[in-house]
Amino acid sequence: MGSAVYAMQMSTSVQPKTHKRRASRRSNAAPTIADVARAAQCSPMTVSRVINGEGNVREETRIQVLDAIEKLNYSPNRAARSLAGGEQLRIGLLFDNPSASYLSEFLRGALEEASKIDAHLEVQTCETPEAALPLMRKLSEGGISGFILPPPLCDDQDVLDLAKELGACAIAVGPGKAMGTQGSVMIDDFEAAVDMTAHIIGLGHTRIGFIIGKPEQLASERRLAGYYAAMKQAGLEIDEELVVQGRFTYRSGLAAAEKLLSLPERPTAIFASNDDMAAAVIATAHRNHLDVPTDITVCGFDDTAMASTIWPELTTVRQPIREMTAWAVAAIARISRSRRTDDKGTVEKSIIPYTLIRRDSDAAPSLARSPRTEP
Amino acid sequence: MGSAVYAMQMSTSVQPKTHKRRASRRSNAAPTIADVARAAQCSPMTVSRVINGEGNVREETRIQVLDAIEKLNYSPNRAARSLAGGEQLRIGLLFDNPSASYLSEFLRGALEEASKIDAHLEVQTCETPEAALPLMRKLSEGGISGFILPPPLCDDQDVLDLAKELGACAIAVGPGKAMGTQGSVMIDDFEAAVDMTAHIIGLGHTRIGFIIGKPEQLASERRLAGYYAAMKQAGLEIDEELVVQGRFTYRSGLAAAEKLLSLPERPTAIFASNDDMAAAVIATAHRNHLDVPTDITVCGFDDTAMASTIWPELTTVRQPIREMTAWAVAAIARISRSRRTDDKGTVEKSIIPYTLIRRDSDAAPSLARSPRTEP
DNA sequence: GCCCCTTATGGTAGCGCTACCATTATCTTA
DNA sequence: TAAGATAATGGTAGCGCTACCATAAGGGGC
Repeated sequence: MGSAVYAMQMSTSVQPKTHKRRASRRSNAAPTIADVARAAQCSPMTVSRVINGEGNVREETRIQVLDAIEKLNYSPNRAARSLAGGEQLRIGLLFDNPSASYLSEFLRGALEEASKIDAHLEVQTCETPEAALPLMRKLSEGGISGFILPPPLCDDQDVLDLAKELGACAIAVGPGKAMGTQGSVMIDDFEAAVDMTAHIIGLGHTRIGFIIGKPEQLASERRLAGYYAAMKQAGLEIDEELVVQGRFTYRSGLAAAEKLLSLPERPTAIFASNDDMAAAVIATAHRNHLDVPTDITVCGFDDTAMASTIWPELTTVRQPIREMTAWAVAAIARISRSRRTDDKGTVEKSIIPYTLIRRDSDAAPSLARSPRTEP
Repeated sequence: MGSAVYAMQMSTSVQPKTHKRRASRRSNAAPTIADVARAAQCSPMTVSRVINGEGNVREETRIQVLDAIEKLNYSPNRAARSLAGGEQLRIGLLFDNPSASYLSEFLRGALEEASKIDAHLEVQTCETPEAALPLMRKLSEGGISGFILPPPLCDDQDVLDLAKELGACAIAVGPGKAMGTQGSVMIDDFEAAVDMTAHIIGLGHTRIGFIIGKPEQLASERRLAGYYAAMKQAGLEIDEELVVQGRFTYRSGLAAAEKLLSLPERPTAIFASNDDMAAAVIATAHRNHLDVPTDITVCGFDDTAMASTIWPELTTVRQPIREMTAWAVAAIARISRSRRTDDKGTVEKSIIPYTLIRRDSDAAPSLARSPRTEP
């Protein structure tokens, strides 16, 4: 550009009346993007591009930058990033009175991921889905990029509608009845229930009791359907007496177990839709002088801490809640980033694999105790 | 490069030498400190002073500023704050395999407070205190202002020494044996145990069993001491058979309960040092055909989710874990702020009040000692 | 050859706040 | 009363990064 301009600038840069030069305010000498740029012999801008995975960078340059980053052990300053980026990623975590073991996993997953991508987590408990609405409004005042909704909130249409109205995206953790989330992470509850039921059948059981979860939650239906499907596939007749309603709580499991165990021809195995209810089944069995698993097999679902706390430890289906929440946080980040550029309503979905965890609460039916039944 | 090009540009835009004026990058029109300053008719600097509670601001001015903040519904931009402040508050949360119910409360407390003061939480699990050391080193690479240490980490001198070496402060959540933390939050475990024991005595029990917690943790000692003190104060003889060792786990509670319940003259009440062990006592009692609380009173400690999950619900001591962790986060913030200015090694301590929660697992001893058998 | 278009890169101006100094009014104290 | 100390406030330059534009360097298509 014009040399004249430069000359002028130079003359003013003698600082006739401005403040005296100050020392840099940087206290800890953490490398900045400029240091990397110098090392990689390019501009800070190019470094920024590499870091953010943008296109339009020559492969050669990219590698140089990555090398420099490695060498300097550089990590970008989160504060500067979100300040310059103009947008702060705030994520609302809402939950409706879940079990402690669920919650701790849920929070850990969110926390780990949020820490990585520098998102702010706003945690809110609400007793009912209706109570969630004002909380969401309040959170939204400060600007919220998205909400993470575990069941039963993701089964509630009003909650989702409000999220949309507030311009936030909603990610369901677990299956949801309500339509219109911008994404969801879940395991295949149906297949998992099929597998577990098949496992129990494989042990030789034929009278298998089932305790259904909370009726409002879609996961309950799916798990039940899995049980039915596996029974049918094994050619076993389904005795409706053996299928009882629960509500995912320990208390409800107690009642359901009482019902199943007092049946004239009681089941030799019980598959509960979650671990809390399975624990309740074991407690009830013990109170009725039944040994687990000798007299009765008990299996759970979720693999919460409960499953490995109680004795005997539960055979259950592991649902990787931590990974699921982490994924949800990442999804919100992706979505709100993409929103800034293109406005297409992408929907992110992920089915995370589950695992069948075999522990000590299952066994083949004992010949002596078990009422013999038709093959 | 050419002046030609520039000349052209000059003709198209009024700006002679600089780039053309850009639109502000601010997307959401959240009020900034400058807006507040304008409204309060002072400089942004003064507003900053008011916000940060610094001195040297006239009361009159302060009020004007606060009014303006209120009117504009201003809230400071966290990113800008930590960028300009030069220091990022990073807090390491370490825990050693705690129960899920403890953890969820622990995390919630930390999360809520951290969100308020814009601290970054780094969560790490470690199986043993020794395993914590490398994790701490690693966390420290990115710069850590402080660590929050629940038991048993706060009982480990090596952990504390390392924290000091890394230039981070350490806050114990719960009593710790190791010396040298920069602060601690806890309840008065001794007094709480005294109260609970006195409560049980007040119901009419005289043979009261006690299950000790993990021996390495100071809380265990304190609770035991409380039990002894209350027994002594009531003039009750302490039968050493009635005091058995546990390790805070459900499993250890099972063994301890078995021991206590198979005593020739078994206790009419058992006070376990935490809820998990108390739950194990109840399970064992049930397996031995004893009703709770009719045949035996069982009390716990901590009031974790377990306490109100099981049946009957536990009478226990509520330890407000959430508040405690929140306090710890705030303490780290205070300390590292004060460190920047004066370097005095302030130690922050807080004793948070506990509550005795009476639920359904306690009752007066039944008059006939053992014979009551159920059908 | 010219023009345009794409791709790779650089320069600069903020993002909103606070540290640091400068400045002015308000007292003290020699 | 002048000189200094103190209190209250203002101005400015970053903090480290990214958005936005500008520029330069390579292709085709006419």
